[in-house]
Amino acid sequence: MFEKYVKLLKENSIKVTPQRLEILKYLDENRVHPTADQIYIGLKEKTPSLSKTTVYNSLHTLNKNEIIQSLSITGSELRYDFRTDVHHHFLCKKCGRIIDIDIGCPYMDDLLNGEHRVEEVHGYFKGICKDCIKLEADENGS
Amino acid sequence: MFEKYVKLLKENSIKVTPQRLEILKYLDENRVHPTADQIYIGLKEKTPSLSKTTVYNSLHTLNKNEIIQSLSITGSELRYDFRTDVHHHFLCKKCGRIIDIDIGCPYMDDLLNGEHRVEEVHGYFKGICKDCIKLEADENGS
DNA sequence: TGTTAAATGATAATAATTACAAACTAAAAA
DNA sequence: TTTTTAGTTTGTAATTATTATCATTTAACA
Repeated sequence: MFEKYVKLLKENSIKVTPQRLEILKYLDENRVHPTADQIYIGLKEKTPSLSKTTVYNSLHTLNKNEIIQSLSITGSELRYDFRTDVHHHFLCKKCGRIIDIDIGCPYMDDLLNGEHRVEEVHGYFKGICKDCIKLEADENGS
Repeated sequence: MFEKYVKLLKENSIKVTPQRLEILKYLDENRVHPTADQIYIGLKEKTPSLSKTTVYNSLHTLNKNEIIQSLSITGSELRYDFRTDVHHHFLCKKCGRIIDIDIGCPYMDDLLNGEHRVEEVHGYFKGICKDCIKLEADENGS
């Protein structure tokens, strides 16, 4: 059940706590780039003793150890992503969803050999997602 | 003095107010991707009556009209950029500076023909900037 | 099993941003 | 030029995300 997450934590010499396992599992199973608050609410039912501070603390630790990544996209809050491989995101201005865009960064080699030391790569787009475009079309066509 | 900014506002049918002109001028002359608060503090001396709400309001309006752009990079606050052409940014984790990286997005054509409607393109990197790397080296070499 | 450093959880504090409403003003109309 | 009006500015209060603090608890190693 949690072996996968236990392994991730042990590999990084991070103490294995039930809270951290639950948070990791939640992120793994909810790939919608949730906020800290959404994670908190999502786990609160199963684990009523959970504290929001613990969620923040855990996310910090996991992020620092590159087990997860945090995304600064909306400007109002951080989103968390179980995936840490380089990929991009799309924020729909209408429905607010953040969708994975599986492209890499062709400049990586240049950047890594460049003057700054690059440790993280982030790319995001904003606009209207295909589902909302469809909804718009349906509304107008009625 | 302000002709350039008056023109920008009029082209977008936005009322020309002294506050908006000052904010635009500040952003144009301070290309460090300042926060709303930094802009407010920077202008407060010359224009003591300026309100922080006005700074926020103006930035919203300018951003919505694509005269400036807002950057979600640090996660804790929005930064503002006079440039609206597609380019990327580099956030130094040590000194906190945000540096322009003049690369575009090679996926633009694919994205524009893709399923989502792309309206904004943002790319940023995080790491240690060349100046901080130099400082590190100097410290170790002493 | 005992020890210890680290994690958790409750609460308070901070910081960025937004909401609100009264006073003001840019700019279009008369 | 004056009037009108919609939009803007301001100060204050409210909101929201996140961080700080600290007493209590616990994971993990000896």
